[in-house]
Amino acid sequence: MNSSKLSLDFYLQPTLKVAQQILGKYIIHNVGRYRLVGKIVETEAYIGPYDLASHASRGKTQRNAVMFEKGGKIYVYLIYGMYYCLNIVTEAKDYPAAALVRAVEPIEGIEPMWHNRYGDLKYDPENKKKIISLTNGPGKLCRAFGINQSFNGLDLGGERIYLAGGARVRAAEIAASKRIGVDYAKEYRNKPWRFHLKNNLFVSKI
DNA sequence: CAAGAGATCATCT
DNA sequence: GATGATCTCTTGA
Repeated sequence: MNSSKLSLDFYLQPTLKVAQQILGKYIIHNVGRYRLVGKIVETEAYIGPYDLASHASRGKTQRNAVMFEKGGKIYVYLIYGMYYCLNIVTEAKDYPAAALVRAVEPIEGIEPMWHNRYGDLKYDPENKKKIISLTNGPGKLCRAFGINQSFNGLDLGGERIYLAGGARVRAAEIAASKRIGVDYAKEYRNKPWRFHLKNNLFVSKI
């Protein structure tokens, strides 16, 4: 795989573009003596101060402050008291926007991911159902990658966690659809701001 | 397979 | 005091 780190300028582009172009890219988390790598296969865009689905729609708060930073950081928050969600902050400083990473395909470090998700359950690479369930959802992938609140605000230009990859995915390989779980967002709930790789087994929902 | 309920708590009002 | 960018388990067809 091409493991050159993405330039920080990449994240300053419009969120819809970033959300689509990080599909197929690799997210790399260096932890101890090994690294966890996943290919991003599903994302959602949360864009600006008026997007009613976005945490930023009611202004800057302690929780969402990172969304207002210059693109190229990660925004991590706790949802439903139990799960973390990972976002890639986009666009210019003071314009709150981010791409939620909803699903990845495990590439490297699958066994540690298994233990992060399933505890002491014996690793079974033949159990396709459980392998797919490792990272086919925003809360699941954070658990598999060991991502928690302490990652909030980390810079993707650093060595601990970053995105890498080469070839751009062709538009014909990308499907757009409504975002998941934002029925409260009035006229914004039907925006086609969710993107996923067609025919990928690790997408959370078809 | 689909639908529904419960878990669980930091954050915001 | 209410809620949520989710997940797992159970029930029932």
